Amino acid sequence: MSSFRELIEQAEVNQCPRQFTLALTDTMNVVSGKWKLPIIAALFYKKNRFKDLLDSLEGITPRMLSKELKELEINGMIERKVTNHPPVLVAYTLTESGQNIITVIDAMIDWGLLHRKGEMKRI
Amino acid sequence: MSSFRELIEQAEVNQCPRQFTLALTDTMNVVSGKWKLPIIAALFYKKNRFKDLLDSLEGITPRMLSKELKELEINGMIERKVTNHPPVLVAYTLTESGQNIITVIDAMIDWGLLHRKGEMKRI
DNA sequence: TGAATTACTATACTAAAGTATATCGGTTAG
DNA sequence: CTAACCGATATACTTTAGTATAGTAATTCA
Repeated sequence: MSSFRELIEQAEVNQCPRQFTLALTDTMNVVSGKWKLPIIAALFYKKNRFKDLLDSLEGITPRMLSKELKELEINGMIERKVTNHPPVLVAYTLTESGQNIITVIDAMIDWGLLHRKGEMKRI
Repeated sequence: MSSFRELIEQAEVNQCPRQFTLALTDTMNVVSGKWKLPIIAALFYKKNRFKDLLDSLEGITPRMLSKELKELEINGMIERKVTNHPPVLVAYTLTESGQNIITVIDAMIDWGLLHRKGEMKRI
């Protein structure tokens, strides 16, 4: 892949194409904010119920969790499933897209680790 | 690589290790906000002077640009070089770490493009 | 000499993001 | 019956992020 990297190596191109900018903005929207990544991570670790998430995510308020889950659902990152046969339970799960975001998270972790090593040397 | 993905596949692990969380936070800090990525992209496209950046980044104020450049410098993403032989000019350039962030940007673009395709089908 | 350019900084403001605290409606266990 | 639990919502607030507008100091160009 490495789409943007390839692009900037072509000397004649001097601006990021619109489709790339849009894709980047989409990604930023689903990861930015204080709670998005923690929530996604918790879902990866199989915390699927509202209460489980509320307990796992130290410091989050129900209002915030509710708001973030709604946003993630609208953005196609998670699915909300209600089991009607009693007891009525709500389960949140990552969609395929939601699971794929791990490629981004991994790239971030890798860069972060590398960057820390680089900074160590300098300081 | 794929560090986090590998991790969550091991059933006994049920929390993201501290070093990964820290690395992720570092990365989030250097890319989040309205102007960080646009500034980094502009630097990739060889806009190196304060004025060039101010003109390329539509809508940014000098105050904001100055603030963001300072933060990026503190975080080891860019270097500020002053050429003293007249005319006195200031040039901002991406450090090695700053250039490596393209791996993250690319992962984000790739995911964004894929996600858009997925959403198309559904809607 | 005086206007323009570069690289900013200062003060004051608005808007967006996040928090605190309380409450609700349905279900279920004792 | 009622106390507790689940999955939230309502209102009010604080904090952080970003904007508007003006101005500064140093140089350079005509």
